[in-house]
Amino acid sequence: MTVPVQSSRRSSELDAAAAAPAAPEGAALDEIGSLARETLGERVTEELRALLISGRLAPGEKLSLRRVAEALGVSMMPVREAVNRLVADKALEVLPGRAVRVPVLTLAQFRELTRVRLVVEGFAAEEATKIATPDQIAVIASHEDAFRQAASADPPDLAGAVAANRNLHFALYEAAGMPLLVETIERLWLKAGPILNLDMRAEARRLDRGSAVLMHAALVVALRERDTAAAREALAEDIQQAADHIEGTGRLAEG
Amino acid sequence: MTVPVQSSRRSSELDAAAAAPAAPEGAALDEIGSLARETLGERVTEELRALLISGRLAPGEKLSLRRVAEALGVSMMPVREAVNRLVADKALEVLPGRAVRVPVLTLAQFRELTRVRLVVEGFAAEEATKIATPDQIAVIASHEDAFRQAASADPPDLAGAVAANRNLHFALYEAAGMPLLVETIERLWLKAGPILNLDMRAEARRLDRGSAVLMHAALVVALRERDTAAAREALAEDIQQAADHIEGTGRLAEG
DNA sequence: CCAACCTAACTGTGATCACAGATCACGACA
DNA sequence: TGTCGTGATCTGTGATCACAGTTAGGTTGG
Repeated sequence: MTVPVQSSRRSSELDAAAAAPAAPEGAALDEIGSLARETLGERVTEELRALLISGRLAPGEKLSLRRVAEALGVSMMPVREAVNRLVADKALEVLPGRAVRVPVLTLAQFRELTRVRLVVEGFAAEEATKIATPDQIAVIASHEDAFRQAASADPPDLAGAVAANRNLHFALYEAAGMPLLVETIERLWLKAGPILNLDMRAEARRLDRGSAVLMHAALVVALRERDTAAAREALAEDIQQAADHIEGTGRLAEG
Repeated sequence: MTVPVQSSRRSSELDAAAAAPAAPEGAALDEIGSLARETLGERVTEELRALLISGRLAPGEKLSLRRVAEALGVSMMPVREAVNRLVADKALEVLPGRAVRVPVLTLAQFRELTRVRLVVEGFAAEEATKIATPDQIAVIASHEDAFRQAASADPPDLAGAVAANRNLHFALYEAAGMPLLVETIERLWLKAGPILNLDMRAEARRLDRGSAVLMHAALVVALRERDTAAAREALAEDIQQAADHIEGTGRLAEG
């Protein structure tokens, strides 16, 4: 949320994609599906989701509809819509007194979240291992490479590692060919993102030790060998080790 | 959505609970968490969720913000908020042209939904079997009883069966002691409810044949014996048989 | 010097209005 | 009779305003 304040409406980066919907006339106009179908509220939602997943919004951080609206150069209305959606997903919470903030998970909640992730993401990993195409595996491997480089750079490219990690995981999940499953996982990441990635952003050490790098490498190998059990195991280790690390930092709220 | 139209705002059943928030003064006021903390938008959301899960809103049915607002006796605003939340959950969809409707699942989507349900709800059943208290098991058994009676009545109490079925399942899932998991399952039901329960409402035959009754009974037995594998199996059969039946009706959209 | 109060500036919620786009029915033209 | 145009009426979206509640800061009284 570092976008500079702008007094007039409709001015910031949100306008970038606002150009020409355009009406094709020549041939094959059955193909064009929706095209212009994206409201301001949806764009704000995406913006906030990205902020949450990448951990640029810290747990406990408070949001103001008016301030976010100002920062994004839109009116309060679309922000309100976006925040409401995220509150419905419990990715944000409104506490009595009407302040909106990023939830601070208790230890119990974080452990439950981790368990659910192990089940759901583990299943996705198995399915992906069964049916991923070589192309998809190559893409996953490229993300793995990007993550490793970002993690081992000096100094480590923390933001890059966070992004590569996200790309790697979701490329895997999408390879399972189950959109609803991916959607479910995204909602889980929305809740885990603030703690997990805030930490990854802050602490270079975890990256250096390289447990995540090892797990990712094992995952790619398992994919290539179509070893579903090994893939699930590697992913589970990745999730569990990150969770253990977070618990160790003691940044979680009391139960 | 059969509530009669009323011209003035704030009039229908939503006002029932609108009375006295009241300020307790005597003792122990730390316990009361929220209490008054419920906005109109949330109440409308709950209303629509119930309508969806119980199948009283059919797939393909179109909703109008203004009409729903009128029917519920509130302004368009809270309805808008509720619909937006449900659209974000993909429990409703806005199609190009800005009409809001209950999604019509394709066969592929329905199959994926069923697979995800088997994984997630199966996990919940296992966990519940491990740690459910005797009281919780008794409550589940009572719902099972209610379902059986509703299903075997003459004529069958279809609405009662739908409600008892829902109560039974969620009493089970809540016994797992994982709120986030329950929330995830609720979202899945939001999508499955319209087809599953519209059908259960319409067709008495499935109830009579009693496969659901058998599976529910097996589930209760497994719970009492702490047989996690059997509980998962019974639940999986219940889900799968219902899904097979739905596929047989051919009410799903083409792939 | 500390505590309590009180005010001023915020918070989200809800209502109302304006608007662009889509739909549907009716009527005119071919 | 079939087809295209056209306009009234619907749709959701976004902005603006009013409001009740909370919070924080500063001031006043002890």
